[in-house]
Amino acid sequence: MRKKTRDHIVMAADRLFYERGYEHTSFADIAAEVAISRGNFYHHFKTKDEILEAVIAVRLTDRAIMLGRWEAEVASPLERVMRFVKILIVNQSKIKQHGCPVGTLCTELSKLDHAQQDGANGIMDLFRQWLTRQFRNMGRERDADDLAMHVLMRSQGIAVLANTYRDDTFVRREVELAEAWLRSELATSTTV
Amino acid sequence: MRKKTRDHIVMAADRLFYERGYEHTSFADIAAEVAISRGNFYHHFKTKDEILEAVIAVRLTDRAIMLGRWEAEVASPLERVMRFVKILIVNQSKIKQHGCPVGTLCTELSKLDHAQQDGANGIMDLFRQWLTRQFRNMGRERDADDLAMHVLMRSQGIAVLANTYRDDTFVRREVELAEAWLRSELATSTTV
DNA sequence: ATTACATTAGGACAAGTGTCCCAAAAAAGG
DNA sequence: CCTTTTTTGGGACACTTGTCCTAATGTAAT
Repeated sequence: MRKKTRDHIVMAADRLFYERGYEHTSFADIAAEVAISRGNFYHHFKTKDEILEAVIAVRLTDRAIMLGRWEAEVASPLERVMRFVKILIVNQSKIKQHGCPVGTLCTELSKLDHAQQDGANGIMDLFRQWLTRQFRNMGRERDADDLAMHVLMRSQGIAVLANTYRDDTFVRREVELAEAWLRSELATSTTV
Repeated sequence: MRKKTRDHIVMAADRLFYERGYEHTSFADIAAEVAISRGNFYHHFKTKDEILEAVIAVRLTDRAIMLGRWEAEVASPLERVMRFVKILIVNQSKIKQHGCPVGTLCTELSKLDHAQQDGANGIMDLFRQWLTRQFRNMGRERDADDLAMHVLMRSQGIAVLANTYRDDTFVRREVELAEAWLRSELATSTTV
């Protein structure tokens, strides 16, 4: 049980921050979830900011691992970006309920003017840079970052409306539109 | 001063809910902003939910008036939708700081599982229905709602990333892309 | 076994929350 | 003018918040 309790806390906080939002989650909520006392809690994390910091670090690592795995498993950069867009389908039910874990956290911390804003934005940036790399591999050195931002923009927009309307058909349709856009973009790049 | 105090409260709450978020804004914050006592406050609004309800009502009315004005001022449905997309440019600095007033409220209330979720979603729906009407006027009866949702999705996605990265160039570029997409969509509809 | 350290429980703390009451002041109506 | 109603200020309320302390317990190493 060396570091297990700490990990349990971070895992529970990660889930609760996503489901209820950072501010709306209290020490007591997390402690109850892990079934430990507040004193024990304090031994691992002195402030709420520290927990958020740990949660952000875990999320960053998780996503980096996922993206690394995709890079290993999927050969074509185009297919990799497609895989990214398909998260919206794979995680559809969670996103319908609570939105995008990355986007909603960035939005919330922005309103709170929280010190960990840069940390949360860093997760978004991880995706941005990964996408940029994929587009560079497709020979779009010049506008790789613009294309990456466009893909991000679409996924964030879809996530917000998926959460608002909880409409499966909409999500599927927009994912197909995004894929169609991707293909047509790449078609012009190979002809030029 | 018959209803002036009440209006002041709603106006201040409207701004603070937008800038700091609903939950992160307290009775004291609003009261201090309007420079009244909490007792006076309570006379106008018994619960925090009631203020939110009033704020949502005001926002809904404001947006409805704005959309009505656009319908009166701008003849072409295409130009009207363009006008909608251009909000992102006109309100750019606010959106960079605090995101989309509609989208961020829907997102926050979803996390709080708040009773006024439907109210906030109703503002989004006002835009959706207005956009749908414009596309119908362009002769796209069949997929008018899909196109409306696509426009909404783009503006929400742009707003989230504008808030995250605070990048003017990105916003301008994506607005132009949205306008280009609109034109190309309508070109196919007139040829069919 | 004894020392040293890590972990835990339970509670105390001040500050802030939304809610509510009540009496004074102002306004309105006759 | 006097009465009635609306509006206001000031404070009390029960509760939750994040933070912090201390004492007890477990665990590991010498």
